[in-house]
Amino acid sequence: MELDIRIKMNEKLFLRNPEESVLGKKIVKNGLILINKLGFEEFTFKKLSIEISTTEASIYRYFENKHRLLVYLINWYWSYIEYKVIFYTNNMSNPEIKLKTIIKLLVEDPGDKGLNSDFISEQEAYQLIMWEGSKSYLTRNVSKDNKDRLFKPYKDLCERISCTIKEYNPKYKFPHSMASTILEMAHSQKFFMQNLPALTDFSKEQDDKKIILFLESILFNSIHLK
Amino acid sequence: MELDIRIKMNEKLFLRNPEESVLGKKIVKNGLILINKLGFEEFTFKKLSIEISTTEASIYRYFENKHRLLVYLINWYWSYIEYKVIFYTNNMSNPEIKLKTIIKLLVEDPGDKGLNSDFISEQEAYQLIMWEGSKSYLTRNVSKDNKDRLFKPYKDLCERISCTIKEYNPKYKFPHSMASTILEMAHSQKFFMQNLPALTDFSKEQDDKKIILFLESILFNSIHLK
DNA sequence: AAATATATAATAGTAATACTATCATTTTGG
DNA sequence: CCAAAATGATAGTATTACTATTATATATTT
Repeated sequence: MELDIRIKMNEKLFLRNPEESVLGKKIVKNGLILINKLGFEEFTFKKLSIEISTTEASIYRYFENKHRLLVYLINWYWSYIEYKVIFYTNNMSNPEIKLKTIIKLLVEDPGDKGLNSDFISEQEAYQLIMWEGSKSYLTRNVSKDNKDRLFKPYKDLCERISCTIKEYNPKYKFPHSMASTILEMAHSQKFFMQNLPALTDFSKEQDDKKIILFLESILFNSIHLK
Repeated sequence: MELDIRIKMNEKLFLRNPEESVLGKKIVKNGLILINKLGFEEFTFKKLSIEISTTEASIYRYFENKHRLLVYLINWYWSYIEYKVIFYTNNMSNPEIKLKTIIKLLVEDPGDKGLNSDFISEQEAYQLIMWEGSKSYLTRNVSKDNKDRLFKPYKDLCERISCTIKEYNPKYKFPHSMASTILEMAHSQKFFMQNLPALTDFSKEQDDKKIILFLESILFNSIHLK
């Protein structure tokens, strides 16, 4: 069985829904790939239009600017991760196991086995979060964008993790900050490992297991009952 | 007594040393202020040149591009923080107190009391780190820039914290990752508190004390002997 | 004080970016 | 098959991110 999971995206993110046309899907799919290839600063709609044999103007009919496209892609990823979290922790009653499952889902590179439909590639999205994730909110428009609910998927995921932490220990004082710390560190420790290894204790080869141990130790040592 | 602390900056950061001329100092000082005002993406050398009544071409004689100026400012800040850490933890023998002092230095907004010479304002630099800090390394040039030692001040500070953690508990397995987590979270939890409070457990008013407690709990619960 | 070196200002110019606008041509949905 | 909608082709603008040239002001040496 092949199931196409469909994520409802915030309408403020686009001018025309890219999921509803071939061109729209091409913009999103190849936009993701090209941002990863060039880096967000070097990425332009002009370059993307050449890549997919369309015109700049056509892309502008879908997205106001490249930052909106970035936020679109990042929101897709976080929504997708939340979906995975729900799927994999479904039926789990033990919050410790739930939390360990979540950490694994955050850290592990989906690689080839990840969702790789004709739309967004999970593996590319994972790279995007690592390299460009924080650029979605590190702008002077954060507050306005936040009011437009552009960060809802990230906040929802944070809330879900936070609730699981509360399940584990209802007395723990900082469940949201702990959740956002785990979320942020899952990707930045990996980025550091690959690019600035002096900031970590992990070797440059894929050392995902150690990152998982590190995050687990931070989490469980902090939220342990006392 | 007024002492002018002088930080030796990496020569690869500039074309002409900005500390050695009136114009150079103006570029750095007002560049910092203008980046904070506009955000790094909206900031241009043209706008800065108007602000300080000089020409774009003159600024380009000091810095190759605006990213180099950003890294210059960020490096100044981290070097300055390391200086403060050395200064304040000097003579301390207890690593627990040392680590608590470091966390305080990282989290607390220097405000008006901070160094505010005719060169770089500590308070402005603090804001810069919060908003633009990660943009120094989130580029496709990380590895090259790292080879040019452009991230040395940050790595040095991380190493120093890491060593103090080792002093506290020589058996702890992740001192560098713990140090970089504390460093990163000191600023991003604050950013979240001020801009995306749903990601934290802190209220929008200045709640520095709680951030400090949170970071201390993460740190000490993890590195506690066992 | 004159000669020289150096820094800055003034100005110009280029290719690329980040858009907006217009109109012709396809594609599609009823 | 017709009308509406989407796309393509083309053009245009202000701004960005630079580089280059020459003139002027400032500092240094002799």
